[in-house]
Amino acid sequence: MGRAGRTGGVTMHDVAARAGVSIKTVSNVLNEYPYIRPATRERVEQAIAELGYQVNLSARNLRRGSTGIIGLALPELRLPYFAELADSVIGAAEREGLTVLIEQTGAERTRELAVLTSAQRQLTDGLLYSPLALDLADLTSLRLDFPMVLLGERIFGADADHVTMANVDAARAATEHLLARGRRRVATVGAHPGEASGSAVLRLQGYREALEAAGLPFEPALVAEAWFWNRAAGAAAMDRLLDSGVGVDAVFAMNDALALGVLHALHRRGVAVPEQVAVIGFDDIEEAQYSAPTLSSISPGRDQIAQTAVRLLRERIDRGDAAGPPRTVVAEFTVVARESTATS
Amino acid sequence: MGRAGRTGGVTMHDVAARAGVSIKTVSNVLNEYPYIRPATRERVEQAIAELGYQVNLSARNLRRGSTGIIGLALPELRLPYFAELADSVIGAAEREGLTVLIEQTGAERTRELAVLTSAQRQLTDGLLYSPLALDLADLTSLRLDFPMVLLGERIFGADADHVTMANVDAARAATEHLLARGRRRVATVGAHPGEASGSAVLRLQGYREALEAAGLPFEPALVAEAWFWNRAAGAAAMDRLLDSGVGVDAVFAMNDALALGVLHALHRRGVAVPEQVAVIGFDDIEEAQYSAPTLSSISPGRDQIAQTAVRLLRERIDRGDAAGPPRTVVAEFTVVARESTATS
DNA sequence: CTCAGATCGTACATCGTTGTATAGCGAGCG
DNA sequence: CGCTCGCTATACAACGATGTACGATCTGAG
Repeated sequence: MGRAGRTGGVTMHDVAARAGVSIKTVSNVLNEYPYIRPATRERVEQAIAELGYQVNLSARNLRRGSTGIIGLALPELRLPYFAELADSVIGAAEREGLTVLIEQTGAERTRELAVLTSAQRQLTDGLLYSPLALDLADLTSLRLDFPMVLLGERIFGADADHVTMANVDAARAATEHLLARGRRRVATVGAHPGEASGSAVLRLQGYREALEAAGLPFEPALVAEAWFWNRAAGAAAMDRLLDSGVGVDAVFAMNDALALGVLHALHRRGVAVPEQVAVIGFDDIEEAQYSAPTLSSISPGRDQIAQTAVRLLRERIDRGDAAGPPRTVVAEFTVVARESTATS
Repeated sequence: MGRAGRTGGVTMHDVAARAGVSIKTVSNVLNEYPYIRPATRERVEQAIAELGYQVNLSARNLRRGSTGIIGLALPELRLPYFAELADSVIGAAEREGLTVLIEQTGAERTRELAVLTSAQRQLTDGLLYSPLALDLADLTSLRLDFPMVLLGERIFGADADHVTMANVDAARAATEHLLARGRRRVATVGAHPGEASGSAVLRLQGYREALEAAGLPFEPALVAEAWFWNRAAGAAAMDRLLDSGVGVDAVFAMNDALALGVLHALHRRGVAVPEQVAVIGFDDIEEAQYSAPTLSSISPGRDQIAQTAVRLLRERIDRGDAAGPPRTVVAEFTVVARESTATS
């Protein structure tokens, strides 16, 4: 095994010897202990510079009992939404002096559970957790004793902080955005029939509410299921909708990847967007600005979510109370109108 | 500060006490030391299960002098190519029993340098490093003493292992793909004029070679510069090309993000792809399969690159020779033809 | 001039694990 | 029957940093 803590293997002892002080004084300099004579500090700092010394983080972590690392568990970086979320989280964590360790769960139940109990977890002061397959029951049965902040809409009511968004409202706003443009045959793509919780359920509800408010009937034939929210599933779902012969003049896709798949299917079949079918997505990933046509979407305020989540987690870590009453923060969303729902 | 190593704070001592053995025996069980009586092993394992014990990784890391973590330094997860690369690397590392710590450099020189010397580095057994801004000189002047594997085409000839691809050949193949379809006014997008090394230089060279081999002149007016290889820059570059009035019937974009920007600009201006302008990209990100039209591209074999890079790094770590002669692996590429370069 | 209180620095124990050295014990062999 | 050897388990000392407790100095007031 390679030696970590390399940097030439210089330890505090070496620095102390060179500066003519005890190792604790070196430690004190590094930790900004106030009572050090400027001259002493000077000498120590010089010795540190000359030797190129760096603290051994493993030793510090062991002694301190914390690592300055937080975990981020998400399904797959391959999915643009999560890549962008990870990007934002890493940025936010950096600003707080924290490092992020990403763990991919592949949205598989067993791996989502494994993240919570793995030895890895143990190298980390807390966890930002974005499950897609777990239930509330899974979580409560585990009696977790580390700081955790939940992300997303899969689990509500758990005994942990939660950063989420107004899913129902946002889905309703997206659907209303289509209705306001005169569309009356609005389909939705991404439903998870039979599921009791999660984004799909909430967004479907928002969709229904919008229809209802507009006095339109809810037609099951206009609801296309798609278990994986990726481009391929979106395209397949749109194909099914078109093949079914049910009339469609607009689509609310439950995320942007699905929406891009929908656009793809429509394009392949020569259906004009937005003239024949308008499309709106959800997440406002960067790609939405560059698709053809550009994709209208719901912007969840990703940076705000990341920043809030990191802040909540850090507070819990600093306060040292993994328990404590759970807090929920609902992030703001905005509807971003682009070509795929243009009027004219 | 929160206590890591939580898991109830159970230590080997507790397990040892419960099993009626010494702590070293517990350690031996955990580390698969061969000489343990089955009955003893049994008791220890039971005690571990009952107490829910997990090794304290900080302590283990300190004692072992290695962490089982490798760093992955890349520009931004926001860029789909790097998100997909990170995904592949995490997967490959997992299969090798390693964990990945991602660090974002934003392609900024100072941050790329910081990664090499930061205390963070120190928590890691080795580094997969994908610089965009650094020079070979920067790297050699640092005299790094940890295992490192370079990714990408920015730096060649450094004293470290390197996984790269046949950039010139691949760019040439991409251009020839366009020429083979009868295009004669082939532009390229993404050039970095004045730069001496890096992907842009190599890919431009491949482009030139293809033109030359086809007996076509190299026209500077057909070379569009784009420093950042993202969608916005691709769109802007395409706009400049169209505005310039120089005739264009095909575009070789130096990566897919640029190509998607190019498609976007063409769509916005009503130019038909591939009828009027054919477009090919580079990287074969997932999005290329779902754009409208779908995007032809060069597939660099991302999984193979990730797997090879992790393997090389792991070998270095295991052998403990950070120095040792540098090895270079050139990954295979393939041309993936899709709608954006279809004939008819 | 003495002594309390503020500054500055040090010795030692400790975080939880693993490497090294070694002790006990039985079996096999001459 | 005694000795060697292979297995099993242990005690002890690290790994490199930091918290605690306590000396050593210096200052200024009485």
